[in-house]
Amino acid sequence: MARTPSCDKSGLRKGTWTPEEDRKLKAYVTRYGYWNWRQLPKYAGLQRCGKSCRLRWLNYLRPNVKRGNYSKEEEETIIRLHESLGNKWSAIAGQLPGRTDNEVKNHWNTNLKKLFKDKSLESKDDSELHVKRGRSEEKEETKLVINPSSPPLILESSLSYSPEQPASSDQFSSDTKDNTVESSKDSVTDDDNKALFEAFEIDSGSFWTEPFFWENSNINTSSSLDSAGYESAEFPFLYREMDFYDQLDGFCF
DNA sequence: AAATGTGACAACCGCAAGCCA
DNA sequence: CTGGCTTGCGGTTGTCACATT
Repeated sequence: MARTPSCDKSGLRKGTWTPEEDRKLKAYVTRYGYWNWRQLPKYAGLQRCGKSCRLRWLNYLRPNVKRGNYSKEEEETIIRLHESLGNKWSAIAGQLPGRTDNEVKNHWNTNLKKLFKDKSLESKDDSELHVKRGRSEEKEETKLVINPSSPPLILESSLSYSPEQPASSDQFSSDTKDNTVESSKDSVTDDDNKALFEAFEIDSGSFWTEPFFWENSNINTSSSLDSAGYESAEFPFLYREMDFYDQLDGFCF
């Protein structure tokens, strides 16, 4: 299922992501957002290309990503949209909350292609019932804009999670578990989430006592961010009393 | 039990579009 | 306008897990 890790010429890792890499990427993006995918791995302490990091985040680590177990409704939606849009996987995925283009594409290629063929042989009438929806309903992406002239801290050394140290509280909701349970076999586990969570505590000093910075999701998404740039972007500390990932999903991803 | 075939899906690759100086 | 850089997208590949022979 996963590729064997290897290194390319420039020394960047390729292939399957390790839990450690996942943890670093998750910790970094959760804290700082993705200000520049190309530069990000350097500051996150990852030996990966930015493209790989982006893909891993969007398809796997991003909050609220649904994995596996497509409902009948979802499958019907995919078939219907594919009929009208063709291989516009990102557009199709946009109509399916929590699903990624890559996953939709894989599901189509491995499961639905045959079904669709059979279905189209049975009847072509369904094609008249297309629901053509605009892309305005697709997920809106709000990027965290960070001053590139003063890049964020490198998290590498700050993620020294100790398994012996229990999480202070269980901030990772059942939703979070849902996001990761399917994939936990090879990388992301509850332990990883706890590790990530604790990484914030360790790195930030006091996770729970930091002031709210982006109250009411009034995120600064323009380039008018002051010279403090990322230094002020303490958005993870917003989630004191909220579901951690639900909130993240609300504005930054 | 071993060999082979097939399904599933994570991840890579190349190209195109968008942005900005 | 233009060229460089970054991001997004879709096609494809590689590998594991399970089923079948």
